[in-house]
Amino acid sequence: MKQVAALAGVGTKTVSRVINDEPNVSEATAARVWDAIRALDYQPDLQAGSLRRSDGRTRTLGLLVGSVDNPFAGAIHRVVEDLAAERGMAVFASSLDDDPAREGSAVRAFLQRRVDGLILTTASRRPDYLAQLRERGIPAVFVDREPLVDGLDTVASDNRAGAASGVEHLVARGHRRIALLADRLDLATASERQQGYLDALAAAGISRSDALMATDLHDVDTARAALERMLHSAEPPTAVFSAQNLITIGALHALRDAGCSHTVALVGFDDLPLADLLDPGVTVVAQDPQEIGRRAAERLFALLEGPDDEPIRDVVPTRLIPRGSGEIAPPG
Amino acid sequence: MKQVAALAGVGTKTVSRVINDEPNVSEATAARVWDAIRALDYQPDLQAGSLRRSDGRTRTLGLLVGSVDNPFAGAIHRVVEDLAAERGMAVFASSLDDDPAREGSAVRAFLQRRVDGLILTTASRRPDYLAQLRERGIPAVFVDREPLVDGLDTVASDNRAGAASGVEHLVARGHRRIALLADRLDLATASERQQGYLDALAAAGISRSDALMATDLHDVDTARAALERMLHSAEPPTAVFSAQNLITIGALHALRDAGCSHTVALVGFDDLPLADLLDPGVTVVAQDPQEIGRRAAERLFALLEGPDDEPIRDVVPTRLIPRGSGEIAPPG
DNA sequence: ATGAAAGCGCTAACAT
DNA sequence: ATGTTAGCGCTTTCAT
Repeated sequence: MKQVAALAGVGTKTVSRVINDEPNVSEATAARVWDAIRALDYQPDLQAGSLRRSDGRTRTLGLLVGSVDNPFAGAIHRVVEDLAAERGMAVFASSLDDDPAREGSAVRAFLQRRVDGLILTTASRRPDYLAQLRERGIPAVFVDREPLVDGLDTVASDNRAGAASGVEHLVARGHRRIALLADRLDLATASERQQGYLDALAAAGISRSDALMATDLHDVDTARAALERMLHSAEPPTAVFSAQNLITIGALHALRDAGCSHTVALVGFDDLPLADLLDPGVTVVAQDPQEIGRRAAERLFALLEGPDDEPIRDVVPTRLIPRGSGEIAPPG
Repeated sequence: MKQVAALAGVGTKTVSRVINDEPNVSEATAARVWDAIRALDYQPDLQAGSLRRSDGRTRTLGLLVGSVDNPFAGAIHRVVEDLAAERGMAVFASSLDDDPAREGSAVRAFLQRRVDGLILTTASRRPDYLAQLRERGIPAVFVDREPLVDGLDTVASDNRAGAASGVEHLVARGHRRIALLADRLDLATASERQQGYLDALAAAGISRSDALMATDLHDVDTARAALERMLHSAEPPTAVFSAQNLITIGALHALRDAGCSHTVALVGFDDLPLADLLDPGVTVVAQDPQEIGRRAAERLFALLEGPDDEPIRDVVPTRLIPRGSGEIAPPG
């Protein structure tokens, strides 16, 4: 910056004024400064600026998602990136892997880099960094999973009602032996979706059966193995509700390998790419990751601007998309 | 930091020494400093440090991909993130959208934040920011697409040979009317894959037909429409080679809608999630995004450490995965 | 083994 | 309309 000032024959503060287009610079000097900037390929150091700037903003934001290579997370990330870019903000992205330790170190890494705000998916239900965020006045919006702490801003799917709607869909076709394949129940989403499953069973007067509930599944292979076991049991399910996208993929493999794709019904929570091209098409309870990302980002920007009004708890509805697999009737 | 120093009854430099575990601090003082750090929830400001640090490192890196919600990009991103985290580096991720303007502003945003290094997918074949990177000594590794500039470090799939192998696979089944569905030819990957297609036709003594080549496709819908037109033409293809993942999805839709999934062969470049669960399974020329990401990241770290040796041009082989769609024989 | 002073690139506050 | 001085939170250099 000093070089630019020297070349333009002005003081550094004037350069600063030009860059941030503050008032009180004559057009002529501004032009000379811009010339110097171009001549030297000068690019201001945003970090150095934020060090002294009164608001301390770094124009940077941290995004923590399940995994950056999960399609649900990718969709959220993309929306957040676009909205951030409109405001000149860059985004740090990290993967959580549903590991509280990893979650902690990712948040720490964000804070050490002085992000202005955070959009976080959590594994821990009572994250230990909340006090620190509050102290430092760093706004955070929680997405996808709602921590068990009051007063937080959250945006998430209506997991319980969505799951219930998926199971009701199967009940309406006459199914009574409906399996549940779910993730680790310590995760908010998994337990809420299990609740929805139980709600729908109860509403239909179907008693729950532990043999039909496989939980603590966490990837394609464990889900596949769990459903395989059930299908080969004495009383196999006539329908399956899988409560997460990777688990649905595992279920699809198990059904196909057992030759049951057209006889055992399947509804999955969260949409999959290509789900409509499979045979049968995969009926899903679709979330709207773009909408979740959009609302979370806009809420975060509002928190960055304005005064701290009431925290929001934004529930994004899900949508059941019938494509074939969920409309298979029970045998007999 | 001053507060920590005060609380521990030491100078700020000693705190600095403790944090960066530099030598010449007695165990006793170190312990006192750590206590103070914990008591105050102190987290050092990495940016402020880098401002003064001799190497100027921010422990930050910029990653530019096609789009963060594309599975190929997601896989690269994930590997890069993991390797970066091992070294205490955080990653800024941006989407390119194959738009040179967006590419430019993303790189500018990275530079203004003083990233230590870059991993870039480009849309422009001669990026205009290269001189600036060189001047500032910021190492960059180009992934997926190779710019038309010498002396750059690149890691990419063997697009030409990979595409040729996919087309040869169809030729070997007896196909002679093989369609090409490709992306914008100004993108390195698209033109290289087209070359591979042409190589394979030439090797088989098949003359090229413009009616069977659709290029400048850029998303699912344009690809689908292009193939639909071909399928309804006087001399429809008996096989299709689609040169990119989104285009393959479009092709799958067109084939299914026309009822040709089991009669017209298809080989796609780049793998798709669930490709193995479709009927028929989608034969693909699979890339290895994890390996591409790994090599790019490791190259970048080497550049950050070591002296500037020769640039590398790393070609990652592709692998043909037969799953059914590519093994359909021509009629008659 | 420790600390004081200077300075990284920038902006705030106050001159002029 | 412009420049000067101080200082953001840290690390360097150089004393002690």
